[in-house]
Amino acid sequence: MNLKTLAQKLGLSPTTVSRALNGYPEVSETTRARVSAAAKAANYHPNTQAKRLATGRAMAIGHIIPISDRHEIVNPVFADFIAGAGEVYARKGYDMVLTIVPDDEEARAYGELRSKGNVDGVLIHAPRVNDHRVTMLQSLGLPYVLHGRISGIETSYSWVDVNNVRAFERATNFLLDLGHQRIALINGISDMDFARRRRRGYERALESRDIPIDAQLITEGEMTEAQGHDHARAMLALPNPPTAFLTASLLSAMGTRRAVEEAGLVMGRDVSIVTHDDELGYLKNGTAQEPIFTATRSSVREAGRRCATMLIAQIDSGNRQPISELMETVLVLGQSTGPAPSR
Amino acid sequence: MNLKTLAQKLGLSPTTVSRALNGYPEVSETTRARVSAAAKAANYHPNTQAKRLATGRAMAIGHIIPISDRHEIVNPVFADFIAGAGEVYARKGYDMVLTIVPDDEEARAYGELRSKGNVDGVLIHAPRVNDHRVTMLQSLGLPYVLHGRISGIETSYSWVDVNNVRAFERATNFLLDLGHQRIALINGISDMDFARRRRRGYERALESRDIPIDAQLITEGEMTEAQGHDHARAMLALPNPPTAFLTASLLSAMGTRRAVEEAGLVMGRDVSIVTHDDELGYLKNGTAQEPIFTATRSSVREAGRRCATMLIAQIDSGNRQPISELMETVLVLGQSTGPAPSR
DNA sequence: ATGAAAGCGCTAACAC
DNA sequence: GTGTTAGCGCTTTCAT
Repeated sequence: MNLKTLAQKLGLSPTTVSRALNGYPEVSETTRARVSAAAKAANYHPNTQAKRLATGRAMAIGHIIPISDRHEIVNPVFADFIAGAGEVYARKGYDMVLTIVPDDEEARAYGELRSKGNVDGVLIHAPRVNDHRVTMLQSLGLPYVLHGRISGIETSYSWVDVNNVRAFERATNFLLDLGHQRIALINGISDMDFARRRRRGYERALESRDIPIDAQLITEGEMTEAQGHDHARAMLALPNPPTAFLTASLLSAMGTRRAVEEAGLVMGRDVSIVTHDDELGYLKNGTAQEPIFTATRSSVREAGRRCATMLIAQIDSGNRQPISELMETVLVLGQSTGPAPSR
Repeated sequence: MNLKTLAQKLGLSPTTVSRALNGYPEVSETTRARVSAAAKAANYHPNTQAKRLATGRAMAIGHIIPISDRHEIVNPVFADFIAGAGEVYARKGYDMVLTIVPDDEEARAYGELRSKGNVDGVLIHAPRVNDHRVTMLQSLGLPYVLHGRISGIETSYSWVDVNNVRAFERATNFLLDLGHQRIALINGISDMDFARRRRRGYERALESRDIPIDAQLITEGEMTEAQGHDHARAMLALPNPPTAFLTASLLSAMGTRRAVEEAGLVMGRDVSIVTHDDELGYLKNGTAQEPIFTATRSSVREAGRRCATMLIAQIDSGNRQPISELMETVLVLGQSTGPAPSR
């Protein structure tokens, strides 16, 4: 079923039918009703490719996932982001196009997506310090929104980000309030912009209480269980070991807890762990034996929604002025539920 | 830059240029060389939408992700699958279109994807027992390949699956060989087809050694850390507790280990854990203190590749005969590396 | 070996 | 309010 045959069925011109279906005002309400009824009855859906060609709009948003360093696609956080963005796309009639490329071909991928007209814009993930992708996109004239920020860049650009500085500052303060003086930070890869910001929040909290920053208590790396374990073990072997850990991910926190237990220490008595992830009900804090967590994942999903909404708005309006939005993380510290939640 | 202007530049007709670029034999090699050089120089890429409209092929594969039950998109396994499929798409010039839909709208989503012509076929994930999606797709006439199988279905259909029965049979036998008699299975949701097959493998191994199946030692649920913990704790409190656990996922295994340790038992002395996931170097077995794991994740990626390849072959050939492929899991049991690997 | 012309299914000027 | 016409950028007969 296509527009032409539907129009013939109705004894109308394709134009009128198109106008009726697309909500143009100049069509009479009786006709519109008749048309939409017939369309529904015939299960008519306009051909996407024809529409795209005629309008010059792909009605699709690209997500380019570089694959050689596995830390992006594997990250469950990424899945939540995608889910949030996907919600918005579905509502707005956009397709989400995922492109998996080897790390070194990312630039070419953007260029092709652009010149082939596959997408109207792209969403960029996991920016690194001094990330070059934004300038590339700007010179291509391809609309984009960045999930995160880029510290070492001068021009303004469009982004949505969570307030990582504040989140980690608050988490650190929480541990400080519990009386901890030796707080370790098990961070993500330092080349990632968010890791840098998290560290800044951690340091800011310590500085505001005049606690010296000890480089031995700060590590970084892929946020895996093994990383959490190895780094925590090393730090626990120091002459003056930490009494609390702040980790950047769920898996790191699990590994950290394992190291704590292997060292014969008792979670919630000898050592506290706070991490930047939800789903973490079972990690107990240092004094109250209460679950402690910060809900990144629901925030990430919301970030996905906002990035998508912002990008579509830019595309629809033709506006190329950079816009941005800073979100506060949904942060739950020392929640006083009884037993650790099982979900 | 479009075909017409490129043709004008070359003093050729659009037809010839198109033929040259698309490898048609009737164009002279000199012309072809000239054309491709000019195309490269002008950074010409044919407009995707126009091509799609003209050829009637979307050059895109759809992945529909139902979202209300969170266990699909969140699953890191899913990300690996996507990565594998994405590799193939990139090579073949296909786009990957991800559609996130509320659970109850999945049927409608397929229908629309079909009638709007957005995709040439779809990949289906995580089939449940008596899954209705395959029959729906068959009646729609939309090419598909299923990742997994459907136990309660009579018609034949296209699928790629890992041999879950054998994987769990082998894992169970491994524990039996270590001398365990009370082996617990912490399984995924029983409605999932793969969970049912895994259970079958587990039971088959026990039966072949005349060990009675104890329903108290089999549980199922979302494969989270909390699930692993709660279920293992309950089983360890039994009058006759298990000495080994077979779990269906990394997170469940972590939770299980936590329950073991909370019960004051020693991993690798009192209790063994084997799980169906790689990245598990730190889980020690019952006797040899060696890392034990089965490498699902690399297999999943390979499954993504094979599903994509198979679907594209079906689409290209116009063949609607169901085809299928059973993969053996890359399974590593009792690997004798020294310390637990840190990746 | 190359070109002219039609057409894919839709939208959007421009009439009426 | 509705219809006519001309594209969008490509592929594909059909001529030559």
